[in-house]
Amino acid sequence: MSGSQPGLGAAHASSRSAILDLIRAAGTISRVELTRATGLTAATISTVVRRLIDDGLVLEVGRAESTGGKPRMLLQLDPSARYAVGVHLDHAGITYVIANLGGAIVARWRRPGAGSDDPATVVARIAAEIRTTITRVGVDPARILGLGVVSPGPISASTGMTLTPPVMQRWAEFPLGAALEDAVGLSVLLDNDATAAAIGEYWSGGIATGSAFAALYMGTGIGAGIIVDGTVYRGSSSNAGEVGHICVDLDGPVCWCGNIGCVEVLAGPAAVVAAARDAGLELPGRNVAENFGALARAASRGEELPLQLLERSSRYLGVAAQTLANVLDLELVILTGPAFALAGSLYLPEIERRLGQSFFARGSHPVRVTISSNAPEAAAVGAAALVLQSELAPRQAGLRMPLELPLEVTAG
Amino acid sequence: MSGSQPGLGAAHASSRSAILDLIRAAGTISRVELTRATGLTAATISTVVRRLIDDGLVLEVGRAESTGGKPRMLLQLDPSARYAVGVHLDHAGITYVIANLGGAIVARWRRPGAGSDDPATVVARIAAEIRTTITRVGVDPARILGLGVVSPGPISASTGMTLTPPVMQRWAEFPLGAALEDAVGLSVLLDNDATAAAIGEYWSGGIATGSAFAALYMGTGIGAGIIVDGTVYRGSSSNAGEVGHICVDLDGPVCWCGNIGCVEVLAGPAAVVAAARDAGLELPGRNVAENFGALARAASRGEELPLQLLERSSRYLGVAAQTLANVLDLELVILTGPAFALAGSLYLPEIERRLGQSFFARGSHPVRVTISSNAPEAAAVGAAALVLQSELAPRQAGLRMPLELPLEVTAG
DNA sequence: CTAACTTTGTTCACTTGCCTAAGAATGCCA
DNA sequence: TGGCATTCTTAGGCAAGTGAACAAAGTTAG
Repeated sequence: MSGSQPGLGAAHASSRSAILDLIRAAGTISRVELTRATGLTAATISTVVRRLIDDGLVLEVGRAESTGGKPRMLLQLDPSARYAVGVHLDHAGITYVIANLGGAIVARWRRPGAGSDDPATVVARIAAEIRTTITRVGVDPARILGLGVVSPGPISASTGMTLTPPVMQRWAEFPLGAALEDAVGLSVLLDNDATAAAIGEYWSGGIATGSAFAALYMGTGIGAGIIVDGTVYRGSSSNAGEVGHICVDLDGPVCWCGNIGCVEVLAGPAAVVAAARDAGLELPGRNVAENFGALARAASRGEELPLQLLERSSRYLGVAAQTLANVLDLELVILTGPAFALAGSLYLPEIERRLGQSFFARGSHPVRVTISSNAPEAAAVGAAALVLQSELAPRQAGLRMPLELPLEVTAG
Repeated sequence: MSGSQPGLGAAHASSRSAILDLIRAAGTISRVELTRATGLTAATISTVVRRLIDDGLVLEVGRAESTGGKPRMLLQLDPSARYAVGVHLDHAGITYVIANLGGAIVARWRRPGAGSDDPATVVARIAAEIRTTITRVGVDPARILGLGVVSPGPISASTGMTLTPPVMQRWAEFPLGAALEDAVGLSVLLDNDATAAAIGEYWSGGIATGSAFAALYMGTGIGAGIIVDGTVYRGSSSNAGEVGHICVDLDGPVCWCGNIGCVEVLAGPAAVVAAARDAGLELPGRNVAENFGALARAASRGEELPLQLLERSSRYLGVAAQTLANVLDLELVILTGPAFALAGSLYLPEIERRLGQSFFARGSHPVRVTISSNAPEAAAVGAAALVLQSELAPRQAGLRMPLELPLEVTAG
């Protein structure tokens, strides 16, 4: 809420974005269906779609079967019309992705993390990586919309981002966005991993435009990206969805955040690994992720102790997911991120069970739970989707609308 | 998500609503400030404000001090331009309110609750109450915008409302809205008490348009009304903010909702009263509310056991508030509803403490906590505000916008 | 006191997004 | 082959918002 806001008036081109988004969500769709979905007239749809086709974003692909008259022309996004680069920055590793308009991954690679290197050095490395791969893959640079960069933890709008306290402290005040824009020559968007993962799912998962869902992301920390009606829910300081630090046990251990009984300190990967160590298990991995993976494999094989530990963790995550669903009235929760990539199938049943018991699951609608199809690089894919979305839905952040209408009862 | 949606295109008159809402939030404001806040041009503001003045909704009240040129004309809502009736329907009692555009209460009264009476009888009683009071107070019926009706628990869009399972079961399938519209002759809006209380605070509390806040409502149950950017957050089935049934103790008692360790069963008024009884305390009241009030007074006097019980309850509610703030990234939590009206000051310190420790309280922004100034009839006032708001911001529910832009980094 | 300047607010012609209405295109079926 | 249904396009009009010029009402400098 800083300074003068773009506000209303900038709300134009919104139907173009809405239509593009519907085409994305549907995969292939006809003009008639677009009129029904948007509420716009056939005439408007016609002209807007014409412009989209002229701009090369949309293709006419064949015709549907006739329903008694002229058959509908089917529309689709042209996947190779635009591209975006996504980068997931973590101290464990940097994941790169180049994605096209269809949400498909054109290139994907991984390099060692930032570690203790100087931020400027890392930025130069990232820029070189991206440039060489773009030429190698043969993507027309003019069609690349931008670069999305994603990292764990809360972000600060001013400086760029504040990473989680324990690690990468020196990045806190580094102007990452501006530096990368200079180095790579692309416009840069910054966001946190959970939000990006949610957009990634929204983008490539064919999720309907009107739904409310969350991506529960477990990686270094535990967070949630929340998308409502096709819009990211950000809250008052862009830090919504901080699931890792909700309290699920008033008598629990102290978390590094200062509170007691946080989900993260009770059930996060680091906590699970630490508990295994305390119980006397030998863990050979060099970091938490590796050890967590080893525990997940051991649990899958049926080993007693790992199984117990992961079951305990999944109970807490079930509570967190249920809390999220209760507060936000979600209809879908997607498990994603590196930790769920390793152990998602162990967590799924318990989380599913709890959400099935949820207050409204019986009354109004069920809460579905799924595991992301690309959980390991969900954040990087989401970073790219972030950029794609910002092109398809170029909407000012400050645009605000007045209060929504409550349930209206129309008199007989 | 049913059928064809109103969709885009119906987005007109939105700037009129936005401007009206800004005038409401500011109390008094000039045209120049409106241009800055909305992003619209001075020309647009001029014409829209002219229409608002012609319609009698806005008044020009004096001029501001000159800043070197022509002094600004100050604008204000005309409080007596419009009125709305609010009704809070609970089995304990029915609270009525007539409020004006300024959010001020013109009339307020209370009658015995629905009890076990026939719904049709109750509707007739309500209609008679409202009609006689309108004439008694002398409000011009033509200036009454409508009737807001509010009750605890989740609502079903189809039939009207579903009240909480334990009581008033026979109301579940009664078409309350339609019946009231016929009987009273006003258009009727239905919603739940927590949401209404939140709008009430938003309306009369002078809360800024851009903020994210929640009204934590403790009455029969525990719920939260969530308002983001001046819009009610409703979720996918209008049941968002169900705080009462989030789990805060995995080893806790079973709740009537089927889950374990819900806030409501651990810390709700009924739970506090039951615990007091179990501990051997004599409680003379006829219902939970009276006994809870007695306990609150005893605790204020410093009696040991009541104090302990309420402190225990406030710890759980602190967790709930913190969870809400973490998930939604709130900047303000308002305690309201009958229970907080009785014991708010006993709850405030602990809730404040917890939110002060919250993850982002230190990093980005504090989370403020206040007690509603009119907690006892917050729901009824909110019911009226609901109607006022629906006039000031006549926005279609189905209007949906594509994804919001993430943090953009502008190069050099 | 007058002239120049600043800031506020209004008027008017123009653009743009969307709508209504009419018509063109393209298939099915008698 | 000629209706008929359905899809899509084109043409004219309305309304919201903009930009630019202008009018109004104050302050400040001479």
